[in-house]
Amino acid sequence: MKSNMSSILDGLNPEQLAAVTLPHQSALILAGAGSGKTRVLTTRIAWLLQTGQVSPSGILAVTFTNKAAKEMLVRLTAMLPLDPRGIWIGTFHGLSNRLLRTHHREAGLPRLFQILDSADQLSAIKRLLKSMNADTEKFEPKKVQNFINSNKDTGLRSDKIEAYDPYTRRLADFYSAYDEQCNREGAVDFAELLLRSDEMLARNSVLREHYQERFRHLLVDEFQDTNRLQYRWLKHFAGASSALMAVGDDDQSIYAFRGAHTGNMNDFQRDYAHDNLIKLEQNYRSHGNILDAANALISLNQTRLGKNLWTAAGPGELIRVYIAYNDQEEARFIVEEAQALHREGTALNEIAVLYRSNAQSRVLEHALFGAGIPYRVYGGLRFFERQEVKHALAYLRLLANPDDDSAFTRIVNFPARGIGARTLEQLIDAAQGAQSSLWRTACNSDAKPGGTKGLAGFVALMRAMQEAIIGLALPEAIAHILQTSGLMAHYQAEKDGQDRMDNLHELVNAAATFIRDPDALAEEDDDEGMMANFLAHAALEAGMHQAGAGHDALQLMTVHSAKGLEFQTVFLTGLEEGLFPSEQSLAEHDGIEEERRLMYVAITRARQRLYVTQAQNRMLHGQTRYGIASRFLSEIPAVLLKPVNAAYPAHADTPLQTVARSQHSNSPWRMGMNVRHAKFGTGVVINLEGQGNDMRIQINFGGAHGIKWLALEYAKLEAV
DNA sequence: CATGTCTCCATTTTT
DNA sequence: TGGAGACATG
Repeated sequence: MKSNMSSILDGLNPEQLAAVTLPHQSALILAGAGSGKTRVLTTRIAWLLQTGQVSPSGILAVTFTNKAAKEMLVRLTAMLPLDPRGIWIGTFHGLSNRLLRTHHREAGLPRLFQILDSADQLSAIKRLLKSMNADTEKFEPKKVQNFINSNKDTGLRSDKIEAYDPYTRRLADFYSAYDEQCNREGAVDFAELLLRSDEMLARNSVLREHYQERFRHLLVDEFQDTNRLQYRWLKHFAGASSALMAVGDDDQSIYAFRGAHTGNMNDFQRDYAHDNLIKLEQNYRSHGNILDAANALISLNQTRLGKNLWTAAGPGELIRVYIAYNDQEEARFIVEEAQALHREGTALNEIAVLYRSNAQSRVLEHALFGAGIPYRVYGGLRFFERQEVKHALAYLRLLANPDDDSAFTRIVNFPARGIGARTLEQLIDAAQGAQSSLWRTACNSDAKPGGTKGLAGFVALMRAMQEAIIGLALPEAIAHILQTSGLMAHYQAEKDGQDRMDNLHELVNAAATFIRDPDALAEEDDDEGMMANFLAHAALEAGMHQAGAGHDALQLMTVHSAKGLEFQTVFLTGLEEGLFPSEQSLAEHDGIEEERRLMYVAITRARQRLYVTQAQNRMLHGQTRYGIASRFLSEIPAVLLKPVNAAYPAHADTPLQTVARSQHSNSPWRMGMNVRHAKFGTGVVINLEGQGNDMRIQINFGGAHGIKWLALEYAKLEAV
């Protein structure tokens, strides 16, 4: 035991050790990039268990992604010969699902509630807007979805929204109607999973105290990415005897646009950690020059908790800067360098090409394809998001829950069985009149002659299906559904249907794998419960991005999706003003700081070698744009940079560069700066014009005041 | 109902 | 430039 115990602590540095063996207290762990964050988190859990301070059921560990949760579990079981079944390790959404399945009655949900993924939610909203005769020009479904989700993410129900203008009031009406529709159909979207759990625990003190007593240790990963609702959610589980450990890095907060609230870190310090702050600053990933560049850059951000990475490794190579004439030449350079590295023995999957926006991948892919270099692009459709898989799942959903109108509309005429738009519209009207679901209405419409023939056929088909799968295990049931629904036959007849058929077969396999997985073991183990659990799994874990992974291939991805990964060599591309930092970020509150954090994340992905590239001309939106070098390039100390072509440093500035320089140095006002105006409040500088007393500044004050040009001579402005 | 044509638009993404 | 979605036509 003793030797075992010391072995899990072996090799930890003093700060890591302090975090892992912290007494029963709450603490904030500020964990820099590459500082062994996941290791600390998992070793902490192992340490608590091994020393008998807590039993597995006393631990709640929350992550953002399934990948992170899985990795934690894998590393934990590698450290401890322990059945981790009692531990609650999972994503916010996964754990909420678990909670709501167990306490569906207390939460006011049907036992077999369905989970809507973003695409399901969007079509539910479209359906709703149509039934409310909303003007979808004025109220775009995407915008409505965004409105609903961002309010849920802040913990606001429709009745709590402060709507002072008719537009917002209408949005709040849609929100409220949407929630009603979801309740009627037994559907729950992603944000709702959290909000429901939050409300249930807020209202039900018996339940809350039960969990507070149970969980003695709460651990949260990537805390800087939590939104307001998630923090509120977490607090319900924290009782008087719970210790919370939040691990995060404010410098790597790059998800403000989807609700992440870095202020949670400060709140957490105030609410729980007090002055218990442990900084993990030793970096085990990158060489010194790379870290110096990252440190210098991020130090320009005003709002940080403060942290400086260091490494015991040597300085390593300088950062290579390449200024290309245009985007194609940038791609050509990367191809040549990657080929050379590969020849010298670097595995292709140790080389990553990062970009700010997905559109940049096209030119790169073209060049790589032409050179015959295998590559893999991250992003895109995932397994459970493919249309054929969603169709198949819709049959399951309708069988599990006949009130699921989304599933009904998706499959009632797919494969085509002669039920046209007219029939469907009549059915929808009838259902609305009867305050009933489409399925129930369709069942009753048998009596009416004419026009319902196709519908009657569909009802009969589903009923026969329901009969046939009784007693079948999930994979067999799915296989049966694929045949009798006509889905298989449909794709067989299609000329490019082979891939889709393969995916449908894969779905059967996925079900077979699932029923062997501990995830599937819920309180209820009847067939219906199993099916509901599988559907939840499909929604919560959309699966791998695409096939063709695993093989040795160059990695192409956005900077956002590179977070958490590392590579021997990184090409950081498109370092141009307007692209990185992105144009629109300039108008956002704290936009530049977030872009800088993004740049920080990008730099710290590289272990040995980092290339930064810029294209002086780039095809964007069908037009050639002349881009000046990103300010981030000049924010890296020149001594760390090594130009690899003659164009750098530019001795003769282009006019645009001169303008940029004057904006950078002569005046105290800079792009992206936060300022306060006596009347308009705080805003961010998005443009500058002129010199000295003639200077005008364009500022985005957000909200009611919006974007304004102000003459510096008259406007009283102060920096914030 | 499938397919062609037009128009509009354009960060970042997990659950 | 090119993809997605709306609309029209055989």
